[in-house]
Amino acid sequence: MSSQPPGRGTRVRGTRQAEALNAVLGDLPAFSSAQDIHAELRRRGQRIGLTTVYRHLQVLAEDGEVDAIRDQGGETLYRRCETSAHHHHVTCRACGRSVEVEGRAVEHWAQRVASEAGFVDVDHTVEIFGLCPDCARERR
Amino acid sequence: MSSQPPGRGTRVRGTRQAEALNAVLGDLPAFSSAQDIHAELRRRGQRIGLTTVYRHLQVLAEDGEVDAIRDQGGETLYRRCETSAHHHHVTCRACGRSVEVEGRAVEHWAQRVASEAGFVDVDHTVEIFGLCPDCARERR
DNA sequence: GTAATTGCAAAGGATTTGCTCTGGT
DNA sequence: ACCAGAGCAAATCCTTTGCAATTAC
Repeated sequence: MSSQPPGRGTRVRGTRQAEALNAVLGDLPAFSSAQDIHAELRRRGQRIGLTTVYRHLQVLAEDGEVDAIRDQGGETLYRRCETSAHHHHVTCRACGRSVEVEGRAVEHWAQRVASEAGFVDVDHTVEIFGLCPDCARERR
Repeated sequence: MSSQPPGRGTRVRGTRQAEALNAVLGDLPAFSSAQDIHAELRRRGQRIGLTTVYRHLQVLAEDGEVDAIRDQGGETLYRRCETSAHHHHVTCRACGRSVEVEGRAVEHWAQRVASEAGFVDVDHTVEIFGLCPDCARERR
């Protein structure tokens, strides 16, 4: 038997690739696409396949260890977040940097309007985009 | 001179296809993909290419005449809405049917938290998903 | 007649899958 | 040795584009 019950957490065998991806995610302040992340890994001299990056990100997102959003072009962007609690983001449209915001208010609003319409099993997505202070400055 | 000033609206030359698409959009109560809409058009005996459907939907969405959202699979779904004013949707995850809801509250919230983070030129997306009464019943 | 519109076929681009190889334990 | 994980190449899927034929006005 193993030292860790296979319950729900121990899905990853500590491989070089997983660790490297983990490190990059820790460093990237902005929402980034799988391809960007892969490029960054290579830039750092890591040998890792794009497929592997996709597969890890998928699992991490499922487990809630990274957040995933879609940009307007349909690309999925990933980012490791500070809090594991439910939250939303204000993301810079130009550089991808994002700020986490808590939104009790929206959660309640969403739940309420959905219920009023007779919907159950309610879920929601809220994304806020804008120009961050730095990018706004550049544009002037 | 034409009966309509060409300002910004007169982009479409009344073609059979445009009219047919328009009719279908008027009938479809649910958010539907371009492909679904195309299928529906064919079902109605219309000869129309998928490309044309995509192109029209694109323009209509730009002009705000239809709303476009993305489902979890990355497909874009379209729907003609009752109100032209800014609003959000509670959409059934199972059948696509949706209810329009007004969300002064969220608009303000989004604007506020973004401003507090120093972001400008703020925009947001809010989508609520759930099971509509009918689909919820079926599942039991 | 002339320019906008159509639509097929092909291109694009992100993501996933098949299947074999590799490396950890 | 065994099995999860890696990764290349090929396959998918939605959507867009190139371009010649068609059609509205």
